[in-house]
Amino acid sequence: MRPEAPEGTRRTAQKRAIRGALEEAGEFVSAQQLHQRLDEAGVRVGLATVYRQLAGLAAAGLADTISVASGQLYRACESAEHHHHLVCETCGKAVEIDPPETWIRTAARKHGYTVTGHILEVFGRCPECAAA
Amino acid sequence: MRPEAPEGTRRTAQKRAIRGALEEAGEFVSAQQLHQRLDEAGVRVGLATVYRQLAGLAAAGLADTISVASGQLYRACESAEHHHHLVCETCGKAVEIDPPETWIRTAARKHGYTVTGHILEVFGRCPECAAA
DNA sequence: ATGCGTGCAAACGATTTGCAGAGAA
DNA sequence: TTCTCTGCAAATCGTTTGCACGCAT
Repeated sequence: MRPEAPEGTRRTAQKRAIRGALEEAGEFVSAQQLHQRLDEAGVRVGLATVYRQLAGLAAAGLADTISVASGQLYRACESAEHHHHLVCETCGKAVEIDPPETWIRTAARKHGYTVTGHILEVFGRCPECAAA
Repeated sequence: MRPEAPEGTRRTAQKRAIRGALEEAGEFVSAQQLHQRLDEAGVRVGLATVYRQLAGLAAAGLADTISVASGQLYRACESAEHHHHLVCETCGKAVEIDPPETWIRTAARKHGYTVTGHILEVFGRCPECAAA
């Protein structure tokens, strides 16, 4: 027997709502924040369902996820991979930068690791602050 | 009333033990792992104390901290230099990897930024855990 | 009709906090 | 002595899970 995992097949209003809300959010949001937004939008879904769907989307590669001290955050993964920022230590301004995906994958493969995530923060000084 | 925060001043065996264990660990460890290691080493300290000290070290900039799905991890912040790891999220094993210095500098220059520092950690699953 | 997906609430595990006692200053 | 730090246990908080029912198929 091969249970095979056809998993999420049924179309339900909740699934659409959750996925829609996640995409609409655009940025990283927690399961609870998403649940709250849905609630405010008049969509009544169980918090557990939000967690389950979010976990499913992440597992299916449809959502990116990162961990912060307060919990786990999710973001629709339709667009590019998750990005990082180059933060100015003086004025706080940050610009988006692309992660060295290739480099990361290469380094991981060299050690036989499967990459599941990474954190990257670069600090420095922006042009304006450097000039001042 | 101004409680003012004179903060940690007293020297206690626990503080030394915790900080020592953290430095000895070298890599990222959770409060619980650290507590367990101390216990195995015969050092009896309360778990709450470990959490409090770790939080204090992080706040004081003496420790780096990152968040993963299973919780928060700490690492002595002495080195902080060109020394990054590829961490297995399952067994915690980590291998050292070289940072994409060139990439970082290039990305920063593209935006006119002057780099002063960076943090990079890659998470994944090691060969053994991936096989299991 | 046949389950998968959901909602609710209890269960969980990590981290925090209240309080009284121990030890550093 | 004084007051910070520690220990223990209860309290939080985010997240997961057991169950029974409703709805998509």
